[in-house]
Amino acid sequence: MDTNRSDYPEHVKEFLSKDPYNFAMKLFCKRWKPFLIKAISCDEFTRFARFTKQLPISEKVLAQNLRELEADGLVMRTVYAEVPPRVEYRLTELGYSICPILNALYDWGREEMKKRKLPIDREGEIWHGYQKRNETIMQPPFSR
Amino acid sequence: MDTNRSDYPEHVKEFLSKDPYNFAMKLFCKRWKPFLIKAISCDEFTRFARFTKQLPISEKVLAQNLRELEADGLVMRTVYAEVPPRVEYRLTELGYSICPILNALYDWGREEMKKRKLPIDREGEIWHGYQKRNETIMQPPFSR
DNA sequence: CAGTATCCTTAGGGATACTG
DNA sequence: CAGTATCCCTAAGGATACTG
Repeated sequence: MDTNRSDYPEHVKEFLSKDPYNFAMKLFCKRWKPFLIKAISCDEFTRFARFTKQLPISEKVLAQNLRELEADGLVMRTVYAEVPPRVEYRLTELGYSICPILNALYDWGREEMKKRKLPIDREGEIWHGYQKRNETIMQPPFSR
Repeated sequence: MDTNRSDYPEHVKEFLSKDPYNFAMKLFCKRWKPFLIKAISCDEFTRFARFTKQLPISEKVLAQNLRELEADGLVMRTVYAEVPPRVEYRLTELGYSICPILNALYDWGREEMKKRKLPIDREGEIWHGYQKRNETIMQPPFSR
């Protein structure tokens, strides 16, 4: 979602800044964020490289999104002083609090896609409990 | 939300096209769409000019958003052959079906904004039943 | 492994003027 | 009233290369 623009006139900025819809959408209604949050919640914690194997996301955009989620208080980042480096991402309490909304979003979207006979990603259905999870990492791995 | 890009590589397009999150977000997680949907649901039906008095939105962007909502099956447009022209916008059944999600989004955002002591728009609170509604059109009118 | 740094493209959206 | 038609600008995000 297009959540931030600086080229609005003042009264629009003020209006939007006081609006809970845009506050909420800014925090988690963005292309990859539902995936990132869901991925963490499914595994309890996860690591940078693991995201890139689960999603066709570039490292730059992944890093950006994780920074934003962290700055907004949805995600915690734990750095271990090891070589090679290890960083774990977990959800905060606030992060967990949006999972019900994300699930509602997913369920609504899935229902409507089924009515329209659109193809639905099977891996996503596994994450959301509509299909049984197997033991491998979610396929397909988007290695590059 | 940034919902549509054509410059993705094929495998990303395919991935996103099968995803219920992005399907749902594309339909209603965009800057003004929650307002538009909520505004219609509060008044049962509404008209073009009324939106522009309730929101600081330009006519071009309003028209665009209404066309999208219509094309996506959330909004119905009824044209009366009168002079001056009269057009009424109503929610479809599908449009009404997302109101609970929008309300959850609003409530979550409002709660978190209150925790962070951020100012919250009073008119929005009226629309959402957190404040009593008065008889005038929602203030302030963003006349231009 | 877990990221930056650079360069580049494009679509969203603002402002304004005009019309049936 | 209910919209188009233009013009313009900016920030999100892709691709690629590089680093502690």
